[in-house]
Amino acid sequence: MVERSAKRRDLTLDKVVEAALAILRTEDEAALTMRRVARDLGVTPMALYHHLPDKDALLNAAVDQVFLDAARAAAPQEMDWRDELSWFMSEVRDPLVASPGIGQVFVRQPVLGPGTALTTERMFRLLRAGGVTGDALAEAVDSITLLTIGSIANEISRPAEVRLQLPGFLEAPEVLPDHIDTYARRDGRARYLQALTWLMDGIETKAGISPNG
Amino acid sequence: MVERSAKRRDLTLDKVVEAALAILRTEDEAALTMRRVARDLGVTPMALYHHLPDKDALLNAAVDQVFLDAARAAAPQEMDWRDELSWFMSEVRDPLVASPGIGQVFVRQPVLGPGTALTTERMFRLLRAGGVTGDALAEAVDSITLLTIGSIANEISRPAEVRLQLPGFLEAPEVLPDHIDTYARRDGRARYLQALTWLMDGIETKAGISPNG
DNA sequence: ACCTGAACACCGTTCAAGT
DNA sequence: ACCTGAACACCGTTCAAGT
Repeated sequence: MVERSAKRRDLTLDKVVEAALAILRTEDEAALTMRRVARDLGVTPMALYHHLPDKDALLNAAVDQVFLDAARAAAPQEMDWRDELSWFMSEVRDPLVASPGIGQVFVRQPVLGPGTALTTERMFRLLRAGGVTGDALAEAVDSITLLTIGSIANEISRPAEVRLQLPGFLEAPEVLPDHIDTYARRDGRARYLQALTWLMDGIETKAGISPNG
Repeated sequence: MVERSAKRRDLTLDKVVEAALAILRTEDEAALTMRRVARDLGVTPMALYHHLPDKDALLNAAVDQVFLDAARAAAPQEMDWRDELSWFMSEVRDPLVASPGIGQVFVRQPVLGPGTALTTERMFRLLRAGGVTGDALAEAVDSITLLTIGSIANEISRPAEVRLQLPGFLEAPEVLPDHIDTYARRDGRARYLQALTWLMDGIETKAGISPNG
């Protein structure tokens, strides 16, 4: 990570973004400071500002890159559109959960660029291929987006121990204690895919489209 | 807000939490600093640490209070369980969206206390009353929780202008441009309730419970 | 026990200066 | 044009001291 470049004209936007990603992939968002990125690149903090307007722009560029990689992934085989949607959404969600720093940024601030644009376009294409049309198409993509953001936020910030403590705060618990183990069990990816399945079942039923579009 | 208390033994945990909430209700999360809370209370920053271990604890207490208010709200009239669930989840979601500072904290860090515990318990009771049983009960509550977190995160951090810019990043857009107006339209609450309806439709269908359980 | 004051180890970013 | 160095206006929190 620590490259002693330091010569003039050696620094590029790509290098700065890569250095930021390297930090976010292994450490907390708090570890990503402009001073730290500069140090890893062997440069003064202010050198970064010649390639980027501010820290937000750096975070945006780094996280969008992760979306671009996911959005370009090719499906491993021929699939039913519902299966392909589940596969694709995992492809998007997994890297954000695997690198907490990246997920933290995504949850906190808007990410706008080729990566998020292509990801959105691909979600639209998959659902349209499934027979979702009209306003329901944009609304379905919106629903899936909300669920995905929530799943990432929840998995990153809420370890199982948090939920396990919930019953202790209740004066007259009735239902929670019996179900807290199931509720707190950490299985974020499976839970997300199940919720996605339920959501798609609801969309198919009410939008009046035939299963297997 | 600026009360010149400053006398000894005047400061209490409740006052500190109230001062924090007052800031979060009208300003960004960034506005909530320990120094600012202390200033609003007419006290030294270090005085706060005699009532709280650290800033996270203060944020947790403040946001949990918002959940407690929502969890204690009484339904305005007799309702179908599905309608009551929609009403209750709005009761939870709306204050977090209306006060960006509060929503920002909730999305970023776990909130644990009487408020979140009672909110969760009440979600369990409503779904059980609807006939959802076994593991599906905890899984359904989990799904709704994810959707709710995502809806709050999305509404707080992503204004409509962000989505409207997406097509501009595509080299060969096919579907997005035709649907971007619908996709970007700001109608967060209705979108959330629709996604919740779709989710519940899917849960009812696949969990094999009768409508109006 | 409760609060103050000074200090530590940080931040992002502006500004003026170097080459 | 590209980078450095010093400085500004902040942070959360520790530590020692007052009453």
